[in-house]
Amino acid sequence: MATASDVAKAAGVSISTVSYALSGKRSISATTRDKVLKTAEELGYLPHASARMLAAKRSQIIAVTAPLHQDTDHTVHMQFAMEVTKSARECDYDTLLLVHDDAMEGMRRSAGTALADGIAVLDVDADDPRADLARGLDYPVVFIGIPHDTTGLICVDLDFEAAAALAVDRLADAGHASIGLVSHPRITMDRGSNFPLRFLEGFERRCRERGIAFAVAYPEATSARRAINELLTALPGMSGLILNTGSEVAADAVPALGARGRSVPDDVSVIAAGAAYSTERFAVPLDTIPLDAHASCAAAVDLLVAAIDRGEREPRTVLIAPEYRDFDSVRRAGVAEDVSQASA
Amino acid sequence: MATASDVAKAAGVSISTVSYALSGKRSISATTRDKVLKTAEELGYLPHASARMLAAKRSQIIAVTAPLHQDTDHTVHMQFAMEVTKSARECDYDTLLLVHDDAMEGMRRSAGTALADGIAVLDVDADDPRADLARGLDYPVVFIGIPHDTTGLICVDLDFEAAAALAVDRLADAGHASIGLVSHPRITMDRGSNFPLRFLEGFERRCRERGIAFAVAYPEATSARRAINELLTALPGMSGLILNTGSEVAADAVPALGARGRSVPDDVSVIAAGAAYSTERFAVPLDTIPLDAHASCAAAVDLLVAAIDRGEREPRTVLIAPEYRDFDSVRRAGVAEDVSQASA
DNA sequence: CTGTTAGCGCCTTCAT
DNA sequence: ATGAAGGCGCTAACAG
Repeated sequence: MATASDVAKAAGVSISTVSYALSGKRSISATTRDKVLKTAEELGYLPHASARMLAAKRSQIIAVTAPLHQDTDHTVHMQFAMEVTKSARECDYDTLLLVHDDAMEGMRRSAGTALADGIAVLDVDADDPRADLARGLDYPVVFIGIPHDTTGLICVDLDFEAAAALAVDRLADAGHASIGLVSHPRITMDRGSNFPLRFLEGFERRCRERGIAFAVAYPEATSARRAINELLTALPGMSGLILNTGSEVAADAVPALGARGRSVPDDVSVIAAGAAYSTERFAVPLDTIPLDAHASCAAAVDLLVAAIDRGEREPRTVLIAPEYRDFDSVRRAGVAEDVSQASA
Repeated sequence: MATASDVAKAAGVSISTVSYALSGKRSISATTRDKVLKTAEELGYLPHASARMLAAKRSQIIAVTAPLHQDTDHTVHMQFAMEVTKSARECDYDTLLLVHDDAMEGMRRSAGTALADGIAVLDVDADDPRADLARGLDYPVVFIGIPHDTTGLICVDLDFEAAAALAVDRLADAGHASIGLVSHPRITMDRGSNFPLRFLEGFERRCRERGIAFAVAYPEATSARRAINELLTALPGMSGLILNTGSEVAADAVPALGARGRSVPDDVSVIAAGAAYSTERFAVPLDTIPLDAHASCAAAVDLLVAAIDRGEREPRTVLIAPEYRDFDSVRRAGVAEDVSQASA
């Protein structure tokens, strides 16, 4: 490959002029800059990444640690990894994938060898060991997700508590006084995956605040049947349902309600909250409070790049405000009851 | 961070002795090696990645290009990306994720800047533009998947034709003379995604060779219902079914057959072939010819590393022989008929 | 077996 | 506005 000195020779300038002409880090006469740019183009010159890294003391690489648990939703996972990558590219960074087997080792290595300039941490557990590591690293790390102890960390995530409250409010405002929540599988909860916990807390708190009768069920991996049955047992009059689940369980909720003689939205109003998928093509589209991978990852990468490039490392937690997307799966409680009484 | 010269000073040796003691690239007396290793340990020395890359003319990085199509099965995708990463780590390589938006640009950049030492290409279409790029790059590239024109390329994949033939043989050997195939959604086929095509060809050829009546259906994204109905219309006597589909469609196949009054395996023998998922926890576990991400990726990484480290760049296509996993979802045709007659 | 030294290709300060 | 030159930290000949 052509080097900067090749370009310099061919263009009849010095090697530093080539460097500056391409980086624009100091003023260069239009004439010589054009000449340099043109010959660089002709020679197909591209700066050697390692040489640039070494001289600039920056690798322009962000490491991504994305553990794969048995219950990991790969769809969501992949979305986040790709969104981090996309956002990183927009800031002129590449992303390096760390294997989860030795996430800690990978993080230490990235930092210790300056392989990467910073790390994005995905799929954060409440009691995530990567949090302590990050605290001891003196190295830019951003968490996409919120561990229990955020001391000293930079974290970004959807505000799941607010999302839960928003969902409850929508249903309560529509007159629903008995609301069920389908949360995540037990295995996920037991692991201490944090966002389901935060959603759950937000849900319970807001229900209490508004005097709503509520119940919670934990589905199996891909079926909502048993969870729905449990909710209907606990709340026979349940007229509102919030799904904080993966897409498969969410898609199964309407049929599961149907199997118990409830139709959506006439008998039960349903909201999918913290959903990384679209419900538009469901048999019955559901009102959604999206988990926007792009928003979270773009914000996270911005923070990480700020920490790397501008040394902005003040710990902080950025909660992304939830949005509501209406697909008409929530009806007024009174109306719904009239309809069901009429048909009864 | 501590540098090699820090270690050299502290250990009272020369800098090259440090380098050699750590790389083992030339013999060193046990005494001095131990001394070097110990002080390196004490100082927490880790070689600076960029410096090492520059001097060694090798980045120890493999780029991975993994396009995300609308119909991409993220589960499979993620599996492959992670398996490449794991295998790469075992060869002391890291993996860089290329965004699919500008896959070509990313490949050119990886090669042109020596950011990566080679590229692994995932999710290969029959007419994949990355193939032509690779041919023109003079740079180690390995395809995990097989484009139509493999001239000049190194490719690795499950032998989907053989897998199809194996599935047909199993059913034919068990006396089934009428076999249906649920292939991939039309959108996937239209894109020219190659492995479904190869599977389809293998299926049709072997059916013809063995004089089997056959039919093919293309399912929707997540439901097998319509596809199953189409097959039963085309082949009213269908007693064998091959599923070359994603996990959701596969899981839906048994219920879909049930809805048409067929039970598995009594009325219909079923095989999931080219399956990247496990059927063990299906209501009815299915005989499986696995699509083993680990096997494909490990082989691919080995080839890529051989190309990088040892210059072994002869084009070739490695087809991984299919294996058969028996879960008792295939019964003898005669037996099955007796049972269904008895219950009729 | 070990030390000395010349780069790797680029960035950037110091001169001019 | 441009050029010259000194590293960045490591590897790998080249000398002993």
